[in-house]
Amino acid sequence: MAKMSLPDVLYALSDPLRLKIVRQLADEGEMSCGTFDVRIPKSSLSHHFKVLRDAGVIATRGEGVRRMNSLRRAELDAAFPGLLEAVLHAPLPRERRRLAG
Amino acid sequence: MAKMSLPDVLYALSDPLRLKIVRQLADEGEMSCGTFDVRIPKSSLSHHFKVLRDAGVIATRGEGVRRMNSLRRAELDAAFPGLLEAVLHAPLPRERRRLAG
DNA sequence: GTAATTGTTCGACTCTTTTCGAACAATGAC
DNA sequence: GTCATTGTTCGAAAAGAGTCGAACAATTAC
Repeated sequence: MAKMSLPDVLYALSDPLRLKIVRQLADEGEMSCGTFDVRIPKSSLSHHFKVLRDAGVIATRGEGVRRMNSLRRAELDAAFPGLLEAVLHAPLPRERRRLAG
Repeated sequence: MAKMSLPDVLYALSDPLRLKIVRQLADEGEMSCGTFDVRIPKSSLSHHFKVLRDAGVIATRGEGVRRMNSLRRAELDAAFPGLLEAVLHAPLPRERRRLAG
C-alpha cells in the first residue's frame, strides 16, 4: 500500500455497500468477512473487500480460517485529514431504517 | 436538487478530472465551462459537468451565451460537514507533470 | 435574416465495474 | 488422511461510465 490516491479512496467509498462495510468497521473494530450485516453472495462481498483493500481503506490479516478486516484510520487520516471523519459522520443515503411512529 | 447522496457526491469527486474542475472552482469562484484548464473535447467536458451537477456538487447558471459554474459550498457543507474541505485540502494524486530527464 | 460562440445532446463505441456460481486454497477439527 | 468452514479467484454475463465527433440549441452581433 505505497501510495493512496484520493480518487481511488473516494471511488471505493462511493458505493453504498462499501460505505456500509466501512461504517460497521468504524463501529465494531476488527470484523471477519462473514460477520458483516450484508446479504450478498460471498464472491460479490469478496470483490468489494478487494476494492476497499486496493484503495487502502481497509487492511486484512489472516487469523486461523478467517480474515480479520480493519479500517486503516491512521493512514487515511495522515493522507487525507478529515476525510474519513466527514464520511463517517455524514448521513447515510437511505439507511433502511424504520422510524418509530 | 432535493437530496444530495453521499455515494453520488463521492463518486462525482472520485474522478481526477472532475476533482480538478472542483478545485479550480474552489480557487477561482465562478467559471464558464470554456475557461477550465483541461484539454478534452467539449462533449466530454460537458459530460463531467453533468455528473457534478447531478450529484449536487456544482450549480450552473446561464449568463448570455455562456454557463457560469460554481461550487455549491454551502449545500455541501450542510449535507456533509467537513467533506468538501477535506477533499480540497488533500494532496492531488499525480498532476500530469513532466519530470525533467 | 446569416454567422460566430458557447454548451448540450445524441449515438456509437470502448473500457470498466458489478454480479454470481463454480472451482479452488487454506486452515482447523477429527 | 477426510470433512467443514472461511474467503479468494475464475469466467462469463450484464450493467455502467467515459470518450468523442456530429448535430443541435441558445445567445449575441451584424
